[in-house]
Amino acid sequence: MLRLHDTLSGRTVAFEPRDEGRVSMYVCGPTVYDVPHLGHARTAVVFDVVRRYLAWSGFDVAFVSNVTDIDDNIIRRAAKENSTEQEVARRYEQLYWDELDRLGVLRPNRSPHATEYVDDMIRMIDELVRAGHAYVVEGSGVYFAVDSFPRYGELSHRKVADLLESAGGRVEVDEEKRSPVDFALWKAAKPGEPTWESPWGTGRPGWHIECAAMSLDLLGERFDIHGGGNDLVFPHHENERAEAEATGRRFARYWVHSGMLNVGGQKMSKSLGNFTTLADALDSYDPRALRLAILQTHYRKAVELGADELAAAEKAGHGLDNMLRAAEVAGVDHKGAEPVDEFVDAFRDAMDDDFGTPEALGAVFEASREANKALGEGDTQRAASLVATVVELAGVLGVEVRSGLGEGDDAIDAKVVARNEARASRDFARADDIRDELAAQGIVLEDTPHGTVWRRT
RNA sequence: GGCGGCGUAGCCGAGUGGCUCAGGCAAGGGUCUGCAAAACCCUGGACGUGGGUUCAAUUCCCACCGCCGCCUCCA
Repeated sequence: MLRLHDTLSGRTVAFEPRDEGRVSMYVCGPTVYDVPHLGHARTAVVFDVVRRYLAWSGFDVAFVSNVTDIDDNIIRRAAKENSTEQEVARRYEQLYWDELDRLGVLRPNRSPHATEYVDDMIRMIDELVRAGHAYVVEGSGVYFAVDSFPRYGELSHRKVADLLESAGGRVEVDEEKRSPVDFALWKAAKPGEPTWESPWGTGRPGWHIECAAMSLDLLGERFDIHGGGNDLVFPHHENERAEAEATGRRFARYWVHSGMLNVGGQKMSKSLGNFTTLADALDSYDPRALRLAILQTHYRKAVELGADELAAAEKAGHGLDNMLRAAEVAGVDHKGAEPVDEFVDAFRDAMDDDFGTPEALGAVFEASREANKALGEGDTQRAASLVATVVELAGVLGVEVRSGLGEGDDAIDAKVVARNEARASRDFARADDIRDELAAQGIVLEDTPHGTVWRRT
């Protein structure tokens, strides 16, 4: 039985899907105005694993993740690059998907764009205005009236009074808004900005309304899980929820938020400018290392992902590869072998407890060690089951274990034969020369009980 | 100021009122190997500080110190 931490209730609760056997989840995606960084990777990997685990657990998962393709940052960027908003958004969105692909993050079933949903948003805003939850300020836009929605603040556990108190100094006081905590549903057109027609004049939608419109359209009321980085809890998700529920619709049932990625103890973010781009990280490390490094920390906690952590995770991942290679070399066929319950159960228990990936990974590594042991003892049957366990469970976490066993290269094979002839005649100097020569080409030899094999570093 | 979180061995990082216990990386010692590679075995060292509750606290309570997040665009 899966339990997960729900931001709204502030508790870890039993998960019961809206529709038996099916899970609907919506995860807030990026605003595409700059290159993706490591922080995006964390959120993407976390929810990718949630999705994979739910699917592995037998649920039919509908996974929707949006792309915000119109907002202030994109407009600013387009102006700076002397380009168009569409062009900026298109370019950075492509980069985003490309790099998530490299990370092994499964593509969403649907990835709606804000600009495709303007009509829906307008309808929703119109409903809010009619219901008295929103008001029009001529020449400025349409605003959500926070005081019309008493449950405002429930999700982020804030009191409107407290917000008002801090709002004075922090939120730009807009004379046109009735209250500093009110927020824009529709922004009136400014010169040079992309605009859409609306009952309130030309303009563009505010940010939060897009997710409310898209999630409800694609997943329906009371969809199961709404996710995102925990920096979105307030105001984004609070506002989304207010908008959706003020129309009388029932919104998300469980709210799941992932922690931030820190660098030097501080949150990695665009605005702080302290980010490592995803591309750089992926060029420097095995993408699986990023995944492992991310999953070795519980998803709700801040994680520090520096060079040391990534290097350590990379080695850990290669350890799994080494195990699989040893199994293949020994002729162990894990395909079709039954995973070992002991480890599968431990894995499931860990994951069922609010996606405890660090502990789940522990089970994977232990199974890997046991597999190596079984291989060493020549117990191929047990080895096959253990290898199957590792491959299966790592797979649930999105980590593909690869043996890396080199084959089908005549030139290398010839050298291996030559080296083994030298070894047989105890000409170790020559044997080592050959090995060094291959090493210089990035080929590592391993002399196993089943013969000499090679792999690329 | 309001709300929330964190502080665990060299590093990252789980977890628990008492049981040999995470796990990964690193270090030292061993086994295997001609030497390596890979693997396995063993070892060291932990729970921010001060109180309290308890037969027993790293785990519960209080205080303190330190760090971080949200309160503004942000994954």
